[in-house]
Amino acid sequence: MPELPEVEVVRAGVEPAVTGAVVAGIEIFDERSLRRHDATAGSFGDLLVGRRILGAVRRGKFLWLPLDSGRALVIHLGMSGQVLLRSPGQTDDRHLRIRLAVEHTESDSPGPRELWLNFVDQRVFGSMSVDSMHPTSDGFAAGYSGRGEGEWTGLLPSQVSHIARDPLDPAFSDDLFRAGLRRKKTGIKRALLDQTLISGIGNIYADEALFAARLHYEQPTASLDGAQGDALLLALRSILHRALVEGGTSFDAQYVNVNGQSGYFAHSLEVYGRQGKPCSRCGAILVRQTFMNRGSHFCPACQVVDGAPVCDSATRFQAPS
DNA sequence: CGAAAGACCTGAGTGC
DNA sequence: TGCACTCAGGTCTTTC
Repeated sequence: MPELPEVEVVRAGVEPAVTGAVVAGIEIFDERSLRRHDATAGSFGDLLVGRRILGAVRRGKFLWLPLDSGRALVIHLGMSGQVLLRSPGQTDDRHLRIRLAVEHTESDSPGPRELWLNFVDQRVFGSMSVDSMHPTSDGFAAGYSGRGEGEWTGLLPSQVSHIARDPLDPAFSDDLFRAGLRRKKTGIKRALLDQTLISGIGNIYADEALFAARLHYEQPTASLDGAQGDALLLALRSILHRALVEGGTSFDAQYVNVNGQSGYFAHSLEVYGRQGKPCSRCGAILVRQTFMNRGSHFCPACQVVDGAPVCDSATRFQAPS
């Protein structure tokens, strides 16, 4: 599932291929992928065709391509979205929902003059849209944009405005995050998945970071002390960074980079998908519980609340598979 | 108002 | 072989 590292791999792949190019045409194969497009200002195609792409920016799991019109093409991969760079005329990918034909008109462009940017999405949880841009409230860059520069770096698409900064963002405020945790009345994992508090983290990296920080997913956020908060942030940054270096986590063909290649971080997972196997730290058998309509994976011996294991009843655990 | 639950999706896997 | 059912989870919407 694309979380921050996977989306960043896509951003880094798209940026050099499309920066400076003009959108020459679009094809929409499935209108559901435009669910997040607000057509008040114009149709998706009308707002896109003829516009020049200025860069590629990411905040959390949201990706956007700023346009010379002052708007941006916003891309969210959802559960199964992919952005694939193809040569014009190439056979359609399965689950192709939207295609952009882009053309480099600059004389000094190093890559191919024309290419297709295919938005492929099996489960249709992802989307593309053209959105208006607004200055960030803190005045810092809106997200990570590689070496991009221009006024657009300080502008945020309106549908991303409620998304918090991610922990790899230099403008991420540790203090703001800790204050947010103290204010909340919920468990730590639910808070990590709340993109308005901290962005970029999904089910896999939430489980991995909580394991690294030795925290149980149901520990109340308000009860975390300073050391636990620090350990959690350290774990989050370390895991996200390592996953990024390894090209993200792939279990199947549902996540690939812009060239269709898989990442390698799945080999480095300590708890996610490892229920029934021994904990690498203490040897206890790892457990999977259903939580928030998804799986929570953890070590019942070393991920505890306030020094005491939460595994009060063995019947709460699913049998190892 | 915040927290939690439900809706949206499709293909792989399972049981009969 | 085929059919019904379950599971995977990010985000938006609805409900409490």
